[in-house]
Amino acid sequence: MTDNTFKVACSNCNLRELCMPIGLEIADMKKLDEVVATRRQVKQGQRLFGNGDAFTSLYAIRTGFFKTCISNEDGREQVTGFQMAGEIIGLDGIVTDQHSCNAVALEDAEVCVMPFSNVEELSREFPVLQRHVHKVMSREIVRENGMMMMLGNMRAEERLAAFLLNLVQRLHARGFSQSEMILRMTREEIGSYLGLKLETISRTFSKLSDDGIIEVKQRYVKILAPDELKKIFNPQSCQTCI
Amino acid sequence: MTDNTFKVACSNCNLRELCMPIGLEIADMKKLDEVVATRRQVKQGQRLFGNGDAFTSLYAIRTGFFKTCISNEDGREQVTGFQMAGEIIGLDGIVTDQHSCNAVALEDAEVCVMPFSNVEELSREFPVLQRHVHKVMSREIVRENGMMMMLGNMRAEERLAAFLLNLVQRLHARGFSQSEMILRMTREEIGSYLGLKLETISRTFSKLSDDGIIEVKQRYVKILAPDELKKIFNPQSCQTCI
DNA sequence: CTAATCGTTTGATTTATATCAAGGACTTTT
DNA sequence: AAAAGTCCTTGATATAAATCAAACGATTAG
Repeated sequence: MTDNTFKVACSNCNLRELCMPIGLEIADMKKLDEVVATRRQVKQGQRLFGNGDAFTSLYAIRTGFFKTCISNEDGREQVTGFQMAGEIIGLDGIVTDQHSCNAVALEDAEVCVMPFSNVEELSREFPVLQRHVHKVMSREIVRENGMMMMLGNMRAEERLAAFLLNLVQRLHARGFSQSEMILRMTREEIGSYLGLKLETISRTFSKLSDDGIIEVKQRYVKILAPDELKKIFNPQSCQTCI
Repeated sequence: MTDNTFKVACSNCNLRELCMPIGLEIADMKKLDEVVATRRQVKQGQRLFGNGDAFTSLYAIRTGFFKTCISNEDGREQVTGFQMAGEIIGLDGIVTDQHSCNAVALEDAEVCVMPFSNVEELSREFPVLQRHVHKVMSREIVRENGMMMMLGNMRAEERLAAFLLNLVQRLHARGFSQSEMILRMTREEIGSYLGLKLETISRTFSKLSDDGIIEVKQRYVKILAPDELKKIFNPQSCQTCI
């Protein structure tokens, strides 16, 4: 623990704008450092937690990239999300005190372990943290509402367009390019997330590439015509089109 | 307000086991009555709240039946849930202080209005309420994870079987039959929720009926062979099958 | 350096569900 | 009681995506 004392401090973490409430006083920030107990490394392919595991903590991703997925009794798997630095995972465990999904690192990762008892205790003391926790959970609910719209109503091309736009936007918010990215997941994982088969993902990538909208080379994707992509996702909302 | 004072009290509401934390002291229960400000009637077809409305309150359903839905810019609608007595709606509004979905009464309804500031204030005072709020939100996240599995991986018959089993189970928990029910929603609304067209819902009802698994007469549905229905939803988990 | 493995692409074919269309059943209005 | 409207059912056909199959490319192991 001693050698972690310096490292495990939200107050001097460069991701605090993503994980933590904004506009905190320095003094309050120092007190909120207590929310994080330790850090934990997760190697690529390893689970941070799995279905059935006792729920004790939420996790804030410091580095790396995760997928969360659930699997049926008959083996079918559904990826329910992809998470990157600054995002919180583990919320599924609160309701039953057991996790109901698996969180798997898609690249070597480090997370801040936030024992949920700490979160709740500090939330009672700091209304701004309380509100923040509520917003994080509400955001996840709204995201999943949007996924239901995707899965229930959209065609393959629309789903993939939405997926790429969302991913690049989140990466851009973290200081990366707004047009280029390296995918951390396989075609099969994208397909699972979008309710499609890997062949359909591959074909749809090829189609978007043939249309000159994106450039794809394996895991590398460059968005050449962002407005075209937005038009596919949502014909109405594109400003640059007639 | 005066004539509401008696009525608006969780401590003598017969739904409190559904809405409220369990195992409360009488004294605490009385204090938690403050979470509900007023009640509100919603006529069939009316909105309790809509996309873009300012978020102020959560709502606990006292009587009646709701759907929540989101709609695309290009008019496509996705039903994101059906809610009945004792369930909480409005959580989508927390993250942006605006609602992102519409909540529509499918039959005349009454809700308890819980200003979110009251919820947060009392949550800081009563850890048991705080935990309860967290569980309600987590439950919604887990439910939507399950919906993603349905929409991404399951066939029409499996989706409808899961839908019927879920509905009858929730009704049974409220003291209704565990085999019969009157649907409050149209085929089109079921279809929207399950990512299918109304004709497919109708055909699948007919198929299940022909197979002797359910009896359907318009909105009336009786489950004749619950184990068969479970087997369709999930072949592995059915205990009574080989 | 070669073999093996894993992930990806592409083609041919199948299939589940959507779409189009018509009629039927129940409910509400006149 | 007739008319109109809504919701539901069923049939015929179309279609998007799944499935089956093969080959290719990139990475890892021997």
